[in-house]
Amino acid sequence: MLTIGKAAAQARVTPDTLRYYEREGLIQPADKTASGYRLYDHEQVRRLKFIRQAQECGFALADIRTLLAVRAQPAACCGDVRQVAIEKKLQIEGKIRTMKAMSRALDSLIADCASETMPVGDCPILAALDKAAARA
Amino acid sequence: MLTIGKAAAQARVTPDTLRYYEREGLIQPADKTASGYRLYDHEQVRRLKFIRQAQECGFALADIRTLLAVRAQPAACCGDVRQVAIEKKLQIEGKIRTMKAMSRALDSLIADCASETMPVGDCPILAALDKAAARA
DNA sequence: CTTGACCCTGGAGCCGGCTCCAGGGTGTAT
DNA sequence: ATACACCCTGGAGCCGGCTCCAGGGTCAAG
Repeated sequence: MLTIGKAAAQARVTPDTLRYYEREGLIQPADKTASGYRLYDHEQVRRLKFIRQAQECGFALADIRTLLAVRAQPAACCGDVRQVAIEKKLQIEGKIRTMKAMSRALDSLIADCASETMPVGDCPILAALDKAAARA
Repeated sequence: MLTIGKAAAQARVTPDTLRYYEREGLIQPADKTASGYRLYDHEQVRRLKFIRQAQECGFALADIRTLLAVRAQPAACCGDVRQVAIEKKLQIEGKIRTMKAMSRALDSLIADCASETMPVGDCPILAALDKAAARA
């Protein structure tokens, strides 16, 4: 059994973060000592790593709570999990599209602005932002 | 001269947002009435639209403050502005890479999970998250 | 038996960009 | 004259995911 510091270190998290996850209902310590120290076993550490991994896949903590709840329900089917993943993927793709549009907008701004010495009054970036703003 | 509501409407923001920009030092009303009403002219509305446009290009309000400050400085050169744009583009590209990695991770999770009826105990998505977590 | 590293709780603060509120005053149309 | 839309200030609240703090208690090594 690991105290919070060791368990957190296993998943590369701080004890504060782990306590935060507990407040958020994502994980419970396996046990507590008489003096109130949280104790975690291998199973909890795996759960914690699962949480971190899911975060890296773009799931928010609320999504992960759903995933964990579905997992705990024997009657749930794989399709339920799949649905969560598909929704998340759609969200991420939308964000990527937005960011690509921003990136393209920046590209054309940067491309226009060739001269290092041109005074700022003639800067095509600022002019472009102004013009685009005027259109909007 | 426009009161705050009209000026905000021109740039599709709320009066609250416009007052917020003022607090953040991005824009000042052109004038005030004796009773304290903010008044904006065409120039301020353009500035406001510039701010919105720059936001859509991915600039944070702090960046925009820089851009506006550079613009106001007659000695500044176009290259200064360009530098801000290039840094922002690099940031955005980094974020896009991260999101694409998340999207790919989700793809392989979703692809593995073909069966609608498979019990959650055998769900490859959960298994994959678990396995990846175990590796990490 | 003391030192120092760890743990506890509860609550506050941080980031960015708003958004909303209360409790007033003002401006205009009928 | 009165109704109603608008404006003001100052401050609080929201989102998500932590992060840090004070003011304690606990535990293991030397």
